Amino acid sequence: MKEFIKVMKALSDINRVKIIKLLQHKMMCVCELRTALSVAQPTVSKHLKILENAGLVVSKKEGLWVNYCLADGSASPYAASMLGNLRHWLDHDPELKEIIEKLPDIRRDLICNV
Amino acid sequence: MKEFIKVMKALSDINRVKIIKLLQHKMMCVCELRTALSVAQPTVSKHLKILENAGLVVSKKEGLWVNYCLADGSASPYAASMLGNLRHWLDHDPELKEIIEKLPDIRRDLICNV
DNA sequence: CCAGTATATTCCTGTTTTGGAATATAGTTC
DNA sequence: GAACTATATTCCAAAACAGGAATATACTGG
Repeated sequence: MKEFIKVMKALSDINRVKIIKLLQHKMMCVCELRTALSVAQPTVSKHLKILENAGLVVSKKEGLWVNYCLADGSASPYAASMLGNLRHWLDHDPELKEIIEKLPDIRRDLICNV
Repeated sequence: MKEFIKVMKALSDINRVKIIKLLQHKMMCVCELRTALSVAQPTVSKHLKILENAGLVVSKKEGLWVNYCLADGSASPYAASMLGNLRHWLDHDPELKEIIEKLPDIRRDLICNV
């Protein structure tokens, strides 16, 4: 029950849903997500923690960056099911469409001071 | 998006999930639910309103009582999908099992001052 | 080791959520 | 209409949540 509610809570916030929909397109680091969502960096980090804790995303540390991508669902059947649904759900949402359209311009080498 | 989040939020509370699982067994009125969940009557009414607003349950006024049952899902595809999933999800949850077992004893004619 | 960068954590604030007591509303019965 | 009952709404307090500023941590390159 707790596990189920954790997934529902994780998907109850608009920024966290946006993160899921963004990660459907490509693996992203925190500062890319920060830019895409127009929020502060700690805010993104906290949302990512909640999503990871619910089994919806996984992180891979690569040098200075932490790349996040969608989980495979093995951690939670509820997360797996919701990730499956969200593959097509909300695709026509105007707010989401807008940030997805800008996605090609959000590149690590332009945002970060590499 | 708002519609999706409304469904997720509705399913983010343990008492509301319990209500859904109870209604899978039979149509129930507010005081039956109140007894099953061991919470105050206004609490149940408010949870039911949230569930109804999300398209997860529907109410039918019958005399003095208001009977609640699961929605058919026509109001929201997200609600429809979640109701489908919840038909088998959480069936083995111990906390839920316990209240479902007591369900046969929760009868309107025993609770209400008919 | 030092300076610099990406991310995580802490702390604080404003907002939302939850639960119950009190109250209002609606229907039934006499 | 009066008394009674089931449900909804209002109001309030405690808890949970979301966001950002400040800070800590981890890694990189000199």
